Amino acid sequence: MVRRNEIVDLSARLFAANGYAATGIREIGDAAELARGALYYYIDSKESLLGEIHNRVMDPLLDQTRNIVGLKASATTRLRLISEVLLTQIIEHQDHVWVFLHEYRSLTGERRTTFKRKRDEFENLISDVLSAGVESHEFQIDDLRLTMLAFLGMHNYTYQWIHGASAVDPVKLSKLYCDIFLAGIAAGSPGDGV
Amino acid sequence: MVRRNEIVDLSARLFAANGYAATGIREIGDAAELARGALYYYIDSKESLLGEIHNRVMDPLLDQTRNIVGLKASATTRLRLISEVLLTQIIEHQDHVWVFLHEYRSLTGERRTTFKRKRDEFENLISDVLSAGVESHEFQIDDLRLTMLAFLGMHNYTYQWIHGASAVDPVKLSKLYCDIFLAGIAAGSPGDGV
DNA sequence: GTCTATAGGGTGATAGAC
DNA sequence: GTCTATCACCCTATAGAC
Repeated sequence: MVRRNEIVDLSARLFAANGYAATGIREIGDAAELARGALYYYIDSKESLLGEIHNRVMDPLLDQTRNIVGLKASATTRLRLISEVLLTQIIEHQDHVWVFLHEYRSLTGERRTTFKRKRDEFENLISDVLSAGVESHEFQIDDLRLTMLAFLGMHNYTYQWIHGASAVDPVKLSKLYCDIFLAGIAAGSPGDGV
Repeated sequence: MVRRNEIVDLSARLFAANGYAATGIREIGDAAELARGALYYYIDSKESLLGEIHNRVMDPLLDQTRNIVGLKASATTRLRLISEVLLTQIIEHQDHVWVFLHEYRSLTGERRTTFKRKRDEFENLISDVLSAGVESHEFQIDDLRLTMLAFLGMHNYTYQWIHGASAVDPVKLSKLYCDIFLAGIAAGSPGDGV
């Protein structure tokens, strides 16, 4: 079972480096120092590896985010915490995150619907915090969904340029993103049409 | 030559829908109603199609952006114009943009270096406008590169969710993004450490 | 310009020996 | 648990007939 996890991690590295479709089961076997027959003792299929990589990032991210949203704190504070948690995952698990943000369309059937459900829940949690901030007059937001996507885009796109970049501190980057975003949606800011 | 362009466009659609590596030359032939032999009368290789898709988006984008940066206008205005031009490309040429933002790592050799050079130039043009805004005291920016990437990420990530979404107006979306971003980097905003 | 046939080499997955 | 051999199929690209 430990061996299986090693194989999932090394697959994430290969998929992130060369793409899911372009990576052969033979390369995974080579990296694991296992012939193909032996490899299939540990895995069910190539796609099952893809599914496990997704879960390995998405499940802890959802857990942490649910906890943060449930906190008795201002919307501003909770949004900053979500930002830190998300960026920490993106930066510290670059390979897994690359795969889950880049290759999710290669999932099929039940694995695909499960993953879509989790992503939707994550987006809804962010929208909930933005909504709460409007209620409490912390934020002024015209279009909730597009604003949520602007927040998510600024964060998620990080996976594209962080690869191979020299060390970036997730807390510092989170502060930079949130300082921009929170000033941009602050009640009384120039964007509110007053 | 017209036929060739049709094949490039239909390839963009297939690559965006199913991924570059997962799309076979046979599927492209089927979509063009051409046997594989005849298809190769029009194209040099599968990768040449990928290269042409990239150029079809990147070249006009760079042209327009160079022109905007050269305008005698405030940094704020020029940044809003770049945002509109970029989002118009992303929304009106969804398939081509998907391919160029998602599959550029499948380019090899000279095609790859050429494309990287163009992307770098585009990023530098944005950084130039941000710099100009700092000079003119329109903007307050700590880390120029990370701030440029925050801007780019918010915009580029749009390609991920725009696919299949109902019609979105690029001008409206640009205003939403820029209202947030410009308030976030405005001189005298909460993020500047005053 | 378009076709069929084929080269030369991959693919994911399984069977069965050890 | 690990191996080799193999199945059935797919791939990009080219040759040469029409």
